[in-house]
Amino acid sequence: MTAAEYAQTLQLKPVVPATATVSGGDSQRKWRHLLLKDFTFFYVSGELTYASQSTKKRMDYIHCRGGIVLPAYDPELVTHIIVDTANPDKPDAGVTLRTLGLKKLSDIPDHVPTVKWKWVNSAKLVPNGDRAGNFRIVEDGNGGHVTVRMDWEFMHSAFVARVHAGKGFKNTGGNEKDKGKGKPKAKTTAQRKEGENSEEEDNDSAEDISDISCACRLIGSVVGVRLIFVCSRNFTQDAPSPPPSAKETTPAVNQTKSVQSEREIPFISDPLGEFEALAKEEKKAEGFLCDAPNSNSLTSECPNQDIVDKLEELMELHRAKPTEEDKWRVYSYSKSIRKIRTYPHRITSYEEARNIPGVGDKTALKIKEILETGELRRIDIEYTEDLDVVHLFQGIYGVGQHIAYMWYSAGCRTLDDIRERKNGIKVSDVQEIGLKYYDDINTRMPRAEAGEIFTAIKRTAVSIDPHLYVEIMGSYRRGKATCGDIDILITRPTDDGNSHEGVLASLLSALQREGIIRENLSMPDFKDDPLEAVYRGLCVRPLREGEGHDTKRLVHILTVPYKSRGAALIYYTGDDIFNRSLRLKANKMGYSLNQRGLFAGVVRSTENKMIKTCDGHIIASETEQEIFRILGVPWQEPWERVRS
DNA sequence: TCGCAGAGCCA
DNA sequence: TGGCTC
DNA sequence: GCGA
Ligand SMILES: O=c1ccn([C@H]2C[C@H](O)[C@@H](COP(=O)(O)OP(=O)(O)OP(=O)(O)O)O2)c(=O)[nH]1
Ligand SMILES: [Mg+2]
Repeated sequence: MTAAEYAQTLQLKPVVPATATVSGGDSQRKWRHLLLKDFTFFYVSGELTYASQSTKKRMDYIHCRGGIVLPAYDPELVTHIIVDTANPDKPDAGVTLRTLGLKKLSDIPDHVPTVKWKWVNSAKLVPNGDRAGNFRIVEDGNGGHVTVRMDWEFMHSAFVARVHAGKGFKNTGGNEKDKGKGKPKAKTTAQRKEGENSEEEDNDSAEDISDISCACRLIGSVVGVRLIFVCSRNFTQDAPSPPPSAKETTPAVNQTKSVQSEREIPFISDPLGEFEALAKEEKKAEGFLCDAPNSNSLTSECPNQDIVDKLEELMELHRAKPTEEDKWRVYSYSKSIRKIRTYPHRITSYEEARNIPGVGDKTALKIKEILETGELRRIDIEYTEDLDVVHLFQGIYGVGQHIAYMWYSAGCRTLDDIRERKNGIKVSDVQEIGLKYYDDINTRMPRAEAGEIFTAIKRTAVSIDPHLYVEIMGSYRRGKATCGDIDILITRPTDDGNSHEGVLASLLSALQREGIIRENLSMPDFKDDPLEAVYRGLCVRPLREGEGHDTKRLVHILTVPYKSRGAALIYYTGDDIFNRSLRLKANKMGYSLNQRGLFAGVVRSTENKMIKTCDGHIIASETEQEIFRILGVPWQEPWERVRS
């Protein structure tokens, strides 16, 4: 949807005062919905067609702080124009004028400042009576008032030519008066209802219910319905090495020789200098998940199993939902659940739960409820009627939260509805395949079958180039008893002057000829680097005498430059939770880790996105060990990296 | 109040 | 760019 | 939802 459309949907949404669950002290948050009250914005994102996620996020930001975002520029109503075009440091005047439908900057009324996003950010609640700087008094709708201070507009003026606009530039006086004058005629939003500020909040039963992820309902219907059309379109040594026993329900695994074939140099030299510095970092960061393998206690009984079950159930409900909120809730629950699962004795009180790091107020309350009633009402609340269907759809490979909700709001309820393209929904090629092999794809294979398929693929690969390094990764390398797919890493030493360029393409056609590969899900793209790409497809195990079954299995092949093999091994061995933790730790230490290597000096554009301002320089990538070492993470064998 | 990992491929 | 997947 |  366009920015204008999004702004419109926001106007329909009530501004919920963030008071629920906030106990008295947190006034910044409690009065959040007043911070931008009485301001009416027009937001220039520079986006021609659809509003990007960051635009929506910023509109939400304004909205939940009580500001109004106009869907269309109206010089009569607007109090501020926010210029937030591509480069935050260099607002684009041309784009701005085009968006406003004006010819020159001076056509904007003088009392309407053009500010950068940063200005919006500067709103802060200050104690009543604090009259420093650019403050305003805002009525709280209850007969009281609060004081909000912001930077002066000119400090964040988007255009030099207009620094004078708004107040505060020349004479820094006259706050209160301005407030009156600058006020919008604000009938726009049907004036937020008065009474609603009053919920000074109380009992803890109201607690949970306030923060419910209702957003998804809104999005589900508002966005979803509209989208139907759119969519229609030293440590190495001393690592504690308990035998790879029980962990991930592993059969005897040790024979997985593999990794040793690439002899990774232990590299114990130069112990101290950098490590000491790093070790300190480590403790201050309060322990990363990647730092220690799961304790053996996992194998024993969990005294809090009932709690774990309920929280997991709730987490899974959130996992199916489409909003960012839900996503981070899942992240959070997964951490707290992991802690609770390894907690050595029965939790008996709110306080005890609360003392577990990762368990906050909300989760502790939920635990309390489970202890007292054996139930968790929040589960019934989040278990909305759409969930079963949406969950079914999400089982289709290539269908995630958003598509599932779109289809649901388009009226689809069964897989057959999808097959029939009921109500004109669009189904991509990949989803078509996902639909066709719904059951196969959702069935994990025995470890042995993964090994069998891998052996066949490796044989073919090596026959193309005997110098190839071909390894099976993922859950197989971690020793799991069943595998969701077959993950294969391919690279090749370059010391003889050759590389694996072109190998993947040959390999794929060979495997197709052999009848091992049956469907392609995504094809490698070598445009950036001929040595680095990804393939995904469906395969079956090599033909065997008189056996008719050919369950399709997901196969995932990754090729990387030989230099990146250490980083790639880490990435592709996982598990995913381990990786995220390791990468998080790298970040906290000022590094950045990806499947290509460990980098220093990476700078990401603050508050805009995934664009790297500075690429940084690589400091390790060839062996897993050197990366672990630099990050101060004790060496862990693949089967010790299980975190989920 | 903010960040929570980082990237490849498709539409 | 957004959605999905690894 | 949690922690810094
Ligand atoms: O979000 C993700 C997903 C995966 N990976 C890495 C770790 C993982 O181990 C590997 C392979 O992914 P896959 O989805 O195959 O997971 P798996 O660990 O192999 O488990 P499964 O048995 O379900 O395939 O890619 C990530 O870094 N992030
Ligand atoms: Mg796998």
